[in-house]
Formats: sequence, structure tokens, C-alpha cells
Amino acid sequence: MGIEDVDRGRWYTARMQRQTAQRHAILDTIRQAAGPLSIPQIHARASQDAPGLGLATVYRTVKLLLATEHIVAVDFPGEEPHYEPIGRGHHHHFRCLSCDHWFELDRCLGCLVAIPDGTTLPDGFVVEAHHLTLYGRCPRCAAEPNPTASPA
Amino acid sequence: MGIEDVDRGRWYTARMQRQTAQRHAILDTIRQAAGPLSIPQIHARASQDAPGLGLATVYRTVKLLLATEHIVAVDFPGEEPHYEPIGRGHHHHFRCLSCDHWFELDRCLGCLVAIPDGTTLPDGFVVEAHHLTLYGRCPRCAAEPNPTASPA
DNA sequence: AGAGATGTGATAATGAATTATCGATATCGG
DNA sequence: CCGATATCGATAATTCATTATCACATCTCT
Repeated sequence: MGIEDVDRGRWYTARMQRQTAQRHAILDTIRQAAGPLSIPQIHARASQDAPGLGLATVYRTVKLLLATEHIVAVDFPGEEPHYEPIGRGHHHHFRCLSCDHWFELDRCLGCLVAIPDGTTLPDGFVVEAHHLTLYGRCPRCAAEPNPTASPA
Repeated sequence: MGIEDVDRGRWYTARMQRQTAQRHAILDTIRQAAGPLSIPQIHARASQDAPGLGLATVYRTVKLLLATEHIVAVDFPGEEPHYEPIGRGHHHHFRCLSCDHWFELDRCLGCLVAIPDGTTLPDGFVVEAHHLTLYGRCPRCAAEPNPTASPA
């Protein structure tokens, strides 16, 4: 999951030529998360691997990782954009109402929608895609009576 | 759908004592829409009934209508908040990828999710609620080859 | 190891949505 | 119909996320 894991052809671009501790910390943080992370979350977690990490560097690096197709942005209702690794296919997300964190659901659990894309609804609406978000309690918070705010 | 339709007990509060053309235009606009509206959309439509309507008045009135429980806010991924009348029960939304407008789906079409709330997923996630959004083409845009941007 | 370009961190600047201000206007009880 | 005042419209101010700036540190190639 370190340097050797990064495709040099993609990593190295006109604006992204050097491998630094900050960039690896940020990419590893996003890859190791259980779900999409916001900029503040990335900053907080990656700072443990890269002490003194600046917020501007997180914004810069996230933008570069988007441009080099290492990560993708995920938007949730009423929230700042979150980011997750690219290439995980169609899936849905789960938000824990207790610890407020987002989780990625397995593909097998994801496609819960009874009406597949391409269907025409009775009213004439043609469905081309869907977003499903589940809300509830993550395994940790569902077990604990007094849940903390520090999930995986 | 006019003045007589408004519960005076709810309409009249410490900060909302008078009935004005602007307030009725805004509430009627939200009630007559096919789906949730954003602030700019409310402003554009209500201005037809209340010429010269100011944007600040839309913000003010929407906030008051929220506080008096005449409307509710609906958030969509990556968008400004939208507003719809209160009391329409559980339903889902449809966004037309052609004209970019939101539609409210009938209740009978809404509950498309195969896993009902209260279910415990195999991983231990307890589902308490869900949001489903469908994307595609509204009846008007599905019919027209060159769709306009002025839906119902 | 050294030169030079790239990357970083702190912070100022920007941009967009929302809110506050204030003189003018319209509402509604009397 | 009048007067007190709630509300309006125009715009300045505020808030918050994101971006630009710049001096200093770090990486890479030789």
C-alpha cells in the first residue's frame, strides 16, 4: 500500500512529480478507511503519519489524486464532499447516526433497489441510475450503549 | 391554496404576524411545485406572483415557513438545500438529468428498497432509515428529442 | 554532496451562500 | 381611514469552504 503500490505513470504528471511523506500518508489514509472521508477527516488521520500536515496540502493533494484518478469524490446530502479510492465499482453507503461516520457497503449488499436502471416507471420517468443511502447504526455503535465517536 | 388555507395559529407567531403577497406567493410556489425547489427556483417562480420580490425575502420567508412547520428542507448530494411542503409522508425523489429538476415520486413508487428499515445487515449494520434517489429523464424530457429547461 | 526545481505550511485572499442592516412600504386593528 | 409597526427590497456584512501566495524545506538528478 506504499510507494511501490503507486503506478508511476499516473502518479507522475506535470503537476505531481515527487513522492513525499505527506502524499503517501493522504493516499494511504483514504485507502485504509472503511468509507469515504471528508477533508477534515483526511487531515486528522493523515496527520498521524505526517506530523504537522497542513490543511492546504490536503486540499492540494486530494485535487491531484482526483486528477490522476487515484480517488473519486462522493457527495452526500447536505455535507462537504467525501473521497474514496477509485475502482470499487457500484456500491452504496451507510451512515451511522451515532458516530456520524460513513461506511462503504459491499457490492452484494449494495444493489438493494427493486427497480433496475433502464426501467420506465408508470408515470413515464425513465430510470438511468440510482443512489441509495442507508442510515442507522454501525456494528460498533449498535453494540455499545454509550458509543464513542471514533470508528474504524 | 390561498390565505384561507393557512392555519392562523401556525402562521401567526412572534416573528410572523402579517399576511403579505410575498409570503403567499412563496408558500403557494412551494406547494404547487412537482418537487422540491431551491431558493433561486422559489425566487424565480414566486416573482411572477409578487413582482420585484427580493432574494432576502425568500430566505427570510423560507426560514419562517420552516419554523412554523409549513415546509421541510430536503438535501441532495452536492446541491443547495431544497424545500417542499410538510406532511407528504415517506417518499423518494427523481432528478431529470436533462432539465435538472427534481420531482417527488408517489408513495406507491417510493418504497423500492428491498431491505426494510429495522433490518440488520449481515455485517452488523442496523438500518433505521434510507434515502433513495433516482436519476434519469422526466416524462417531458424523455419524449422530446431536444428538451427545454422549463419543466412543470 | 550540491544545485535547482518541486512541495510544504501558514496565512491571506477568494467565492458563494446566507444573514444583518436600514430606510421605505404595506398591513391590520381600531 | 390612520397610525404603529411588521415586513420589504437593496445591499453590505458575515460565514465557511476552498484556493492563492510566498518564504522555507525537501526531493531528485547528476
